[in-house]
Amino acid sequence: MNPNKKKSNNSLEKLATLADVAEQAQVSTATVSRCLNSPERVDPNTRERVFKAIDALSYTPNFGARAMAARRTQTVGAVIPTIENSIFARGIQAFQEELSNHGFTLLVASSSYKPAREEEEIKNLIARGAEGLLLIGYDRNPVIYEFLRNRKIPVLVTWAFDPSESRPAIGFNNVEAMSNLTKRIIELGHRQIGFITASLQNNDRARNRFKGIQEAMKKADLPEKNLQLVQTSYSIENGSKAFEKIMGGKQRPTVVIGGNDVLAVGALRKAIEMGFRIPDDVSVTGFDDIELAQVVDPPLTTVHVPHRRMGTRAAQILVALINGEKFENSEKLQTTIQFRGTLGQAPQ
Amino acid sequence: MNPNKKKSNNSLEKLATLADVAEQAQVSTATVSRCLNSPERVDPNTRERVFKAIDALSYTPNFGARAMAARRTQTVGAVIPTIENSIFARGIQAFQEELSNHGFTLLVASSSYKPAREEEEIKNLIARGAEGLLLIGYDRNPVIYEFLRNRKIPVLVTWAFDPSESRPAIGFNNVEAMSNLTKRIIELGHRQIGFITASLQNNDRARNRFKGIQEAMKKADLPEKNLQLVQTSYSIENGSKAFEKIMGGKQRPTVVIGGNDVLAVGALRKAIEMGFRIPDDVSVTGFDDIELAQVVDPPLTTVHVPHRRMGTRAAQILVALINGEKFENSEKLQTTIQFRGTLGQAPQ
DNA sequence: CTAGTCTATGAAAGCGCTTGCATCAAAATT
DNA sequence: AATTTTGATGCAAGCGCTTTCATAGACTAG
Repeated sequence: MNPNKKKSNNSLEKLATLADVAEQAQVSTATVSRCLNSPERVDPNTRERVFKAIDALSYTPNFGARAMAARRTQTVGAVIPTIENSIFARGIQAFQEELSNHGFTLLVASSSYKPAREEEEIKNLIARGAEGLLLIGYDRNPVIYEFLRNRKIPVLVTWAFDPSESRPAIGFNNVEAMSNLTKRIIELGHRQIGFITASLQNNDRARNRFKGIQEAMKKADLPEKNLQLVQTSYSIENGSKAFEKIMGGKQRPTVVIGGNDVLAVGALRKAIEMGFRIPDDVSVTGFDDIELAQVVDPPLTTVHVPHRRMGTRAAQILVALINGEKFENSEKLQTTIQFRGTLGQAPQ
Repeated sequence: MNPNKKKSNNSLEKLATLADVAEQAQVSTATVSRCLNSPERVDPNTRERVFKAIDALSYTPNFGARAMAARRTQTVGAVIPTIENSIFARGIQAFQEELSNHGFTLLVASSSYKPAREEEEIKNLIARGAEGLLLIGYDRNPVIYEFLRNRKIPVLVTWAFDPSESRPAIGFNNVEAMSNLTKRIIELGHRQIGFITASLQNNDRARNRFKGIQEAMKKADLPEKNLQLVQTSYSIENGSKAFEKIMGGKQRPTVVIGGNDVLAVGALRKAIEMGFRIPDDVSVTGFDDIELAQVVDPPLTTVHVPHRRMGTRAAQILVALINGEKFENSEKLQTTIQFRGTLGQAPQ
């Protein structure tokens, strides 16, 4: 009567399930399941029949059902601040490769540097069965850590290593890295320093880099007022604006330190645009050593971070954590200064 | 007797479930479920009690169980060729934002430009409940398309638009885009052209860009032998090597076209390193117009692709497809040539 | 030849949720 | 006051899988 009622009668209504495969292959669902999960435990002939049926039906196991029944997902999650620029890309890529070596799948989400988004994404990953989490930096609402602890989800902090924090982490010491760089900068005669950074709030990495600069300046007896700070969000464009702002002030710095390469490259572009000779008139440095740094002209002097090693080790540690192994200590990686063309003697 | 047998007695053994919440709040699981999915259908007092319990227990719904019971996941998947360089980042970001406006979550995977990996990731995404898929380019094993069709998963192709293909797509016409660029190049007097591209195999976008060059050359009566081709994989480094190789030949081109910005930037760097003046001695062009293009010196002339618009529309179309709306036609976006500093008159 | 081992398989319970249907009390309608 | 409607809730059946336990047949050993 009502032809609208029957929907898409043109073909099979539902997706193939384990049971369908079982029926087609004339075995029980248990056997099909075994074929998929421990093939060696089933007779070769049966096995072949089953796989034929699987093919014939375009069957794919339903992850949710499997996770529920097996109480294992072999999945880990990572939430990174941004996907748009490639700060985290290399590290995450390595992380994922190593994870895959251990039979784990990676789910990655991004927070756009917003704590609330991060919290949401963390919950989402957990809901999706992540058995462990990789998070960038230490800073976040203690409630989340508590939540994760309650749910017994191992968490590994990365991209930072802070000796004063106790939770598992693999990364580098941001204070130290930046302090080292600043020390070299000061040795080159610079006395007025500009620092362009992401917002210091909710971002221990940015804060610690700032602290590194301060410490080095203090050690060299430079007064705090010689350091000018501009906070902005990560983008080349913003780096440029920040540079303009800093150079517009009365106390022009002779070196501008970028909180990361993206900001630094923005600053560098603007500097050139404004007619500064680099590094003769003004020096610029970055942090991270992403591909971008090598491609600008002059190439950017920056703090090199061992992205891939960090990602790989992170995967190993997280897998160990998931398998119940203890790992109370953190692991510190060394950064180095990558001297290229943008850092020079302070103009005089 | 055997203290090893009891495992981690230090705390609650299992994660909180809906049932635990129900018990704690003195209601049925049905009510808790309603609180989560249609709060307006439950009494405010009850609701409050339930949410209190949820908090107290650090409860998060189990995605798998929910998906299974509700037969809906509100998830779509995308598999992109690479995450390491940011070719796809902006588009995917926009895709994800728009998806989120429609209440969908995005799962992204990467294939490293390997067909087998892509197939794997597609199945993985399906297993995880993706209700629709965004794929880059048309080229893939027909078996996969068939598989997807059997499972009734809507697929949207993007980053390409080919009038001769019938499946839903949103993108730009790679042949046309590259042909337009080449036409301009030829108008500038160039007669010897080099083309650095990703492998043409399994990559319709690369192939079509190649075709675009060929067509434009034909139209201008340039013989095929005036076009030199180097295939390599995407990286700045490889772009540099390819440039060196091309310039090492006897028939030096006066312009080198990069199949994308990454390759082009590599070529550009090497060109400068080899002492060529750009664009006086040799011109270089890219494709995609990613951030990188603006940052090199001289800034790269490239084909601008409307990444964000493409991502946003892709999300809208895919959601429509999932909701059963018909969308047989593809949607073509316009590319433009972004003239910057690396394309000039052919040297004479 | 019988008891004991294996090996391959099946039956069925249960994983954590949603939802149709039933229930019941309170509000609205007559 | 009797009846109907409405709103809030509970019951219980699955959703698609894995896994324990049981079973039956085929071998091995004594």
